[in-house]
Amino acid sequence: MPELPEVETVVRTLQSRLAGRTLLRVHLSRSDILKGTHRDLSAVLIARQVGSISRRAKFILIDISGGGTLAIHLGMTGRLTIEPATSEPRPHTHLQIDLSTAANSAEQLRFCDPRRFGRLEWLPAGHNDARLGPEPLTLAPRQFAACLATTRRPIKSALLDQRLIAGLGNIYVDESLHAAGINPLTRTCDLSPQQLHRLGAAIKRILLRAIAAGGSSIRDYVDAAGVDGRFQSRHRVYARTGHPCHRCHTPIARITLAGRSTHFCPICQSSAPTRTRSADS
DNA sequence: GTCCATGTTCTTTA
DNA sequence: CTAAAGAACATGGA
Repeated sequence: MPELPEVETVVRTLQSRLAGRTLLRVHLSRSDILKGTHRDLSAVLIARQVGSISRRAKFILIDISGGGTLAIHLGMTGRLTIEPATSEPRPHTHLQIDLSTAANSAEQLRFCDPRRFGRLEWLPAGHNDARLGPEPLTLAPRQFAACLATTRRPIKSALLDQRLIAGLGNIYVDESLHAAGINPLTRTCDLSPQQLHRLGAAIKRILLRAIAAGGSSIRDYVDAAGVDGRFQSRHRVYARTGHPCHRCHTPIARITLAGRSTHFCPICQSSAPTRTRSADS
């Protein structure tokens, strides 16, 4: 579910509902979703106050008073929501945190994740993940080209690599490549400066539009208030195999690339991928 | 029963 | 060293 626009939407909808509140009780029913060396969430969270909430790549970062950050990755099916404490938690709710009452009724911060690809981690103050590449939304065009310049991999594969650029996933890579008219199989190092410029601009444009629409809800994704995104109806290639391209009406094709289903228009994105796998062996 | 799924990480292979 | 391919993780829906 969660790529950069979905995570950003969760962060924004969490801000007004969670910031400033005190954490009263922590119930982690599955400790195997807890990553890292710090094994006792209660010890660092209880009676602490929530500071600011932010995003880095696909991680939700919840700052806690007194230092330290709770980092949450939603994996494929994770939901991080604020719900009435009296409501029945949905199945596969692994974390419940009681919040100080905000005028109305008692509420909980809940993390639910059926597939359990999501992770929680306690990060002591000052921690940052050096493996993550730069944020696509705050990247000058020249820097965008620079962080991809070194690789010969297909552009789709490079854009999915969080070490090169952080926050894109399968939906927004496919959508961005279509918007830029670039074939996903094209070797990154074969892209012209013009193509790279177009791609960088397309990525920003699409991410911003998706954020404005509250992200894409394919199956599980909801914001912190439980509300679906609306960007899925504006996808031009993702999950539109066989449907007409919005620009040229050619049926959208689907291949497997980098282990992921990859959707593109064979006409609008026909930039010949000069990949001769067997020619050099 | 089959295939597929918004993600990451590890192993194997070249 | 790069990198591609596959598997693994786990659950549910079509």
